[in-house]
Amino acid sequence: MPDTSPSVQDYLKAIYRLTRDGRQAATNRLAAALGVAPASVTGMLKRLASEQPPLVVYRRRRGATLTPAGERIALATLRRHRLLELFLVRVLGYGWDEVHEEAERLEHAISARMEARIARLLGEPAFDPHGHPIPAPDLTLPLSRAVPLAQAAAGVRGRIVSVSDADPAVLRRLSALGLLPGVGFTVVQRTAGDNLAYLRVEGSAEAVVIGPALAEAIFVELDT
Amino acid sequence: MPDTSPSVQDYLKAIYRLTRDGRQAATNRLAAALGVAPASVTGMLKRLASEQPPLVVYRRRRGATLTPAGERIALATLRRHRLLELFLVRVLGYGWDEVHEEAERLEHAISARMEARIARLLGEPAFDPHGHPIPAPDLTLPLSRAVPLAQAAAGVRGRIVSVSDADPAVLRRLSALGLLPGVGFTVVQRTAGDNLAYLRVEGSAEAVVIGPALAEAIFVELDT
DNA sequence: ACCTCAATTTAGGCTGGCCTAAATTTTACC
DNA sequence: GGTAAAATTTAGGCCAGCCTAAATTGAGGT
Ligand SMILES: [Mn+2]
Ligand SMILES: [Mn+2]
Ligand SMILES: [Mn+2]
Ligand SMILES: [Mn+2]
Repeated sequence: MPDTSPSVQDYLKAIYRLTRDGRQAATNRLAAALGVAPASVTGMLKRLASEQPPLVVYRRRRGATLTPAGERIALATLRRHRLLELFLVRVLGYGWDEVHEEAERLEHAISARMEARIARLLGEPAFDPHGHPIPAPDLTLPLSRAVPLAQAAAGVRGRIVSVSDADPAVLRRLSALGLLPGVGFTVVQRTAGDNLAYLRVEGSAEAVVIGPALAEAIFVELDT
Repeated sequence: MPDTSPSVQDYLKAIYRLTRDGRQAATNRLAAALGVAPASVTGMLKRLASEQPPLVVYRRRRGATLTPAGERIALATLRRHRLLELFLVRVLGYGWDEVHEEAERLEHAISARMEARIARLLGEPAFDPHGHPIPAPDLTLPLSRAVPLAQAAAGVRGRIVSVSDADPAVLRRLSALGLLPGVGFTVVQRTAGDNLAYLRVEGSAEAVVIGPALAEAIFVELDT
């Protein structure tokens, strides 16, 4: 891992996330993800592409993908981020809605030693508080087949794998509704027009209703 | 606390330390302490003095002192630094020679919430692993009367209060010799020429010999 | 008093990371 | 297939923090 700035690490993480679907990371989407002007992204992508070794492959007007070197840094940063989130919850008593922002800064500040100590203290964990897999020390990462709950039709059964962690309000709502990673559910009903989903949650009598925003933030594995 | 950069926080901490003796912080000493060129210090001091509110009082060619606003930031950063050092030792099993550098980075990255959680977990501690007092949440700090062991003459008895934490090799040597904060000692002998000190350490039979480098790194309270 | 020199400041420059405004290119639709 | 809108890049700038080299200054020794 050549030493890279917090900014570069965040760019690489964002490119990693936006290219999970096999497509290229577009300038505008990166700009939105990073809270930065599109022109700034163009400049940074050029820099990353001409780094030695190159961290991204940049094709003008088409977007960017990670090189192996760039992916290593992205995954190393992701590992720190997720370890830190779990650490904050388990050791410092944070709520799962409070950890993302803190981890977003700390991920750039901890040493390899601290990363290792945290991992050991937590028992080399495989998942963060939101159900996201933590890259292993060798930076391998099992890729999941989870899809947004929004894609599940009525009648389908499944299990919550992970939830999006960026919006604290979403997370607070999810825990209020008992929609946590690992929980099984059945989609009782979908409504047209407003696109609601009625869920029966395992071990609970009443159904819960969720809007599209929540349905997009919940990632599930569906039963065959 | 207006939001200040890591660099500014480190400058203010350095000025705080260099002005503990009531004198002004000189450009060159700041440059040495911060690992930066003297010209850079001059530039930064001007900036800090013209900040709104001013963080330092800067007199051309004379040096700088902290304003109350600057001192608050220095003490807040010092509190984080020392809390983090103790946290790393107690919770993550760091050695006391390994914590300073890590804390030097983390002190700029943790939130007020994290600071509070760490303090609570540690039981609102008053001292860091090197015996340095931790500023209270209201940033008050008892000022100590400790002096370098180097100043103690033969025959004097005293107690180790704190040790300088910047050099890991010094710290490893100190723990090897059993010279830890809280330990009582008697100065058995001082030598002229090479300026050694022979100490008898409480609860130990043999005397230990230390050179000037160590004697300057050990801060003690001497018996009346 | 003067001179020397160490300390400090000034001058000019560089890089990283951001910005806005103005091109330019692609895409999408009629 | 032409054109309007959206996406992207280019151009030009700004600020924080650092640097080196050159100029300045003040303090101490004689
Ligand atoms: Mn981040
Ligand atoms: Mn997460
Ligand atoms: Mn620091
Ligand atoms: Mn310390």
